[in-house]
Amino acid sequence: MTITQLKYVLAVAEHQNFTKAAQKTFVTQPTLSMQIQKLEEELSIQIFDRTKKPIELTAIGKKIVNQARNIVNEADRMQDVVDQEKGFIGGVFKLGIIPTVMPTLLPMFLKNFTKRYGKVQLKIEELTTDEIIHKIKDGHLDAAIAATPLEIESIKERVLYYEPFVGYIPEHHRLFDKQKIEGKDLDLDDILLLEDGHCFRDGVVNLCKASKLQAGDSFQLESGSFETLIKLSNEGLGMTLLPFLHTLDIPNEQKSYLRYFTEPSPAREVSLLYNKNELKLQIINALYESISGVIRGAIAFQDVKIISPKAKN
Amino acid sequence: MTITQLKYVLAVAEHQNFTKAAQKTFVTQPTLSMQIQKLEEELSIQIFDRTKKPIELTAIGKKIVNQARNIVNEADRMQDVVDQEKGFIGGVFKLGIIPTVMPTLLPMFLKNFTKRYGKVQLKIEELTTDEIIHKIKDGHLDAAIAATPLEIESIKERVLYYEPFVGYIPEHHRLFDKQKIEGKDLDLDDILLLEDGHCFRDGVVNLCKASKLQAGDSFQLESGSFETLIKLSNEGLGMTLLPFLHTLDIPNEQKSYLRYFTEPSPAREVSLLYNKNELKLQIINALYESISGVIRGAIAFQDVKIISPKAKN
DNA sequence: ACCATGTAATAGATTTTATCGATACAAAAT
DNA sequence: ATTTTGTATCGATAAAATCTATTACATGGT
Repeated sequence: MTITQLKYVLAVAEHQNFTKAAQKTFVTQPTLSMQIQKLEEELSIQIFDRTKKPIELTAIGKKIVNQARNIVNEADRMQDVVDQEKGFIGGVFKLGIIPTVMPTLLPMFLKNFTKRYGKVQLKIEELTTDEIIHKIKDGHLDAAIAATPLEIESIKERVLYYEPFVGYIPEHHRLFDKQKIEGKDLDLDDILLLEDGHCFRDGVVNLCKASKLQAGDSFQLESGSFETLIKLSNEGLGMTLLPFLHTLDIPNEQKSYLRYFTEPSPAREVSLLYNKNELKLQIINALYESISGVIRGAIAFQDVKIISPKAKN
Repeated sequence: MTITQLKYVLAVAEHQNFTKAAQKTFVTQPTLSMQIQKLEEELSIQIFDRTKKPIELTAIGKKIVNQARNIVNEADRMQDVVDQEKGFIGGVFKLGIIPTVMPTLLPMFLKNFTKRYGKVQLKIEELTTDEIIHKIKDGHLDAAIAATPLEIESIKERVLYYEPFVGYIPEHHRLFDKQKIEGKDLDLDDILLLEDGHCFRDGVVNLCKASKLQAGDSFQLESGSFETLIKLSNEGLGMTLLPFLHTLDIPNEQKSYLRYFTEPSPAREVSLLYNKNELKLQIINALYESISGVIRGAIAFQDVKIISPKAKN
């Protein structure tokens, strides 16, 4: 049994296809076939059921794959040990970010971070919370930023900041004249929300549920970005809710439409997520420090009420 | 980096000597030299300081060795996964037992166990508690039986049984006429104990401390086995204490010298110890079941007061 | 039934790697 | 100084991993 063989097994298990797995591992397909056969022989078990199309893991194959992942993870960690000792922070690092955090948070810390940690090659991907969960679990992401708490077994969460929600209330709206709004003022049929998969909505939906309605399910409109939402709102289609950081760069003439919540303000918790195996922990720590450092200045400390994206489950 | 290289590193780290490590790993010394150099090159670090005699680990070398152990442990566990799936219980299993448990417990379960699990090649070694701790930590033992609680980080304890102490009181001794004895009856200067390293004594010493004396340290006599102790006791050199199982096979004419404690009787806790990495867990489980099964019949359930071998620290 | 397609297994050649035996070299012990 | 003990180096060899080319085997479509 070699580490290489185990990596091959993981690749085939992932792609359910020897040929594709071969490309990903930069070897030819016969190499994979042979090495995996050799491993199966050594262990005297069948890892893959090759009669199925596409290829499938056998019952024991699944356990083998799990253990293989453990071994490969520990092996990868060897480089971490070396890097840590050398004080070296570098290498490829894959970070996932949910869409409603990406545009505001990324510009705030990216330049600073890459300047400080030039050896780290950040690969950032915009992903939904579900995609993030899967990709952290199977090691395709080193870390991610999403609304929490998720409380997923095998994923660690480190809170970056609490981001209050702010109401965006167009003229002629029934709440326009209030200086501060409260959760119970909200009406689900009255709020423009982002499309499904954006976990921001989860927070808001729960906020509304918690404060008022039974949520009659059907919303009036769904859109892809807060910019659109604001425009729709301006057209008189209803109010909307924006995470605090998004309110920082809306045009001045529209700022008068912002209505903060009375404290404790509803807020979302945004955290850094990573696999509990803690691979590349040094980079994760560096990221955490960078982000929470830059955020400390941006979000005024205030009394907030956390809205869980998971509460609806 | 290969698993083989990591095993070589572990061997050299253990023996502090390439030549000996080579013998243990069944390769030649140049093979070790080359493979370890290759690994050092790949990681761009020095694992060993070869200027020192005997050879030493560098600072980072120690961390590398730790991680190497993690990887190799996970790799070894692959066979466990396969065995578990196949319901196969077998292979070499190294078990350590402390001297004061060995002669009584071993005969009770060994025959039964080997009959039931013929595929397991038990290698049993008589060791002191300290030796056991070290050897479990570095993987030279798969499990051990000793008096607990030890509460060692990285070692798991599963209690096998509680073994009451029984007084062996010769004629003309001041306690001879009592039907049952109590902890406070004991006097350290008056008891024959086993030599240091036998953790049984720890228990007794603590028993005495707890019940009476400040333990003026110097004992009158120290010996190597309970048999000797009994004989010395018969010669009028004082009373002694025996673990319950040892009292089962003393000659009938001497049984009249046994004095049980009033309940709750002082007792020692005897446990199965194994590394928290849980390698070969199936065999450990099998052992546990075998031993606690045979013990259930042998030790009458009674109210006991546990004497910790560690309390003196 | 036959063929096209996608995919894995096999065979043989080639390259790479691990290991060995012999020996050189260094440091400590005598 | 010489012997002992132990590691590094060298060249040869055996073992292995990988490659290219090809075959085998399904599956679905015609």
